[in-house]
Amino acid sequence: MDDDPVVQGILKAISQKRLKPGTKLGEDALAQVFATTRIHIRQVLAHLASRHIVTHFPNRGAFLYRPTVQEARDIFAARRVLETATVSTVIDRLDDAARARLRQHIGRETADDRNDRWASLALTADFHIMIAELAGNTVLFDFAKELMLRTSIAIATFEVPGSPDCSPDAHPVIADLILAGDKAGALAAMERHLDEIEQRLNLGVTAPDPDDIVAIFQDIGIAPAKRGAV
Amino acid sequence: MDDDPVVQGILKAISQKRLKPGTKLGEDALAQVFATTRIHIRQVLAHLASRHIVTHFPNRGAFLYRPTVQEARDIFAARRVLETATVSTVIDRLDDAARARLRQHIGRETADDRNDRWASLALTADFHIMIAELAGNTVLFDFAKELMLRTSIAIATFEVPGSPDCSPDAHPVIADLILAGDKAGALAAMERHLDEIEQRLNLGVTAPDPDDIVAIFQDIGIAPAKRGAV
DNA sequence: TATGATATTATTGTAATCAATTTTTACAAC
DNA sequence: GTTGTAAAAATTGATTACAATAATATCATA
Repeated sequence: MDDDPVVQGILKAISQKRLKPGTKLGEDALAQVFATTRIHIRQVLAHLASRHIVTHFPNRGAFLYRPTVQEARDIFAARRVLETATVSTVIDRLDDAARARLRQHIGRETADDRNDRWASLALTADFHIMIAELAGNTVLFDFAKELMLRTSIAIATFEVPGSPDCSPDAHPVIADLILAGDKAGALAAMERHLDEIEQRLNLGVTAPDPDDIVAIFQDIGIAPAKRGAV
Repeated sequence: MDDDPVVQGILKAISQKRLKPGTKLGEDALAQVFATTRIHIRQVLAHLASRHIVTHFPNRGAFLYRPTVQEARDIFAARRVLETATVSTVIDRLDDAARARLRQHIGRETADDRNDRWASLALTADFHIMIAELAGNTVLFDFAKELMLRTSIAIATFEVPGSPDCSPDAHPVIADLILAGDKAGALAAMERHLDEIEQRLNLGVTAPDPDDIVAIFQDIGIAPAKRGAV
């Protein structure tokens, strides 16, 4: 199911932040876009709902998940837990193949001209997924993939427009510390990196515009998610 | 979907180890057992497959997940990562309500007469889930629930018959250390506890009976999962 | 103009039916 | 007694049509 082209397409659109949280994913519309049947789409949406990528409202349809502020914080807290563990494990079991993959990825990141914003976004997410993969634990790997997706949605929900996702040298620094076997340094760098990403989001309890009832209720945990991108 | 009575029933049967790994979960059979329609069962099985509780083989049906030795180890490694993190968080944010819930649960565990093996099994799993809940992170809470389920399946797959799941005083000891605010002690106790559970399983590469071709291929990672409990 | 009720449209959910695949059973051959 | 083949039965998967619900549009009314 995870290798289904429709699932891949939707996940790709999410990680590239082309789909906005709250967007309705209509069955007929998706069936037409991907040239498939409504049943197929229905199965895909059920799968995405099981993975908290999509929220299903009875008789209303599926909407791209919209995290609350608290859930966004929880996602980052979970990432700190998991990714420090995977970084630590990667350093412990570093071999030539792992070193090569790390260097290769950093090479691609630095060579990225950042003109193609979509490709750049996918590339930065791949760094974290690769580290989880190198840790060699399939369970943590699955969790990491899910967390990266939910992070993309959280960023799309709470980012302040115009700011980049993270500083361009964060990944090379972490990779170098891993390659050097500096566990304490790598862990600290990873935590700083995640903190930085989280702090660029607008997760503060800034008093919303008194006229913006959507933002007001959203702060209480009530998401609209009616139709369209809201 | 998680609160669906059929899902609840299947998950309960798994955590009580009444369902053996590899068991076929036929659509018609389940529909009859739960007095519902095949469509409903089909949705439930798809959901369980998304959560790695069940494995779906095309045109063959759904079978209760059977982890390999490596995956079982990965599950326990993931639990060490997550549960040490949640224990640490629980100690940091311990309040009266949390203390009361901890004490209440330990009270129920010690009062348990262990005559009802099924209830006892559910109770021990609840301890770990409760700790994840007290940590107050919904993401980690969801992961913890999934890991507990997969642990139940792993135990059912690899336990040596007759041995208890864990020593009866492990949970009270951990709870006392948490209540005392002894973070280092609680973390160490939790790790010991998880190690103990894992080591009671037969995850070693003991040379299988040369005639038991099922065990032989299972060691290589090829699970039979044909039909029935194998 | 804004609000409320009603009818229409569109979308999701469910049931029934049919096709495809697999598993079982039966039987023949070595 | 085991192996191989073929037919039969059972189970899963897909298509279709229909029912239920929600969203939209229309119209009346204050």
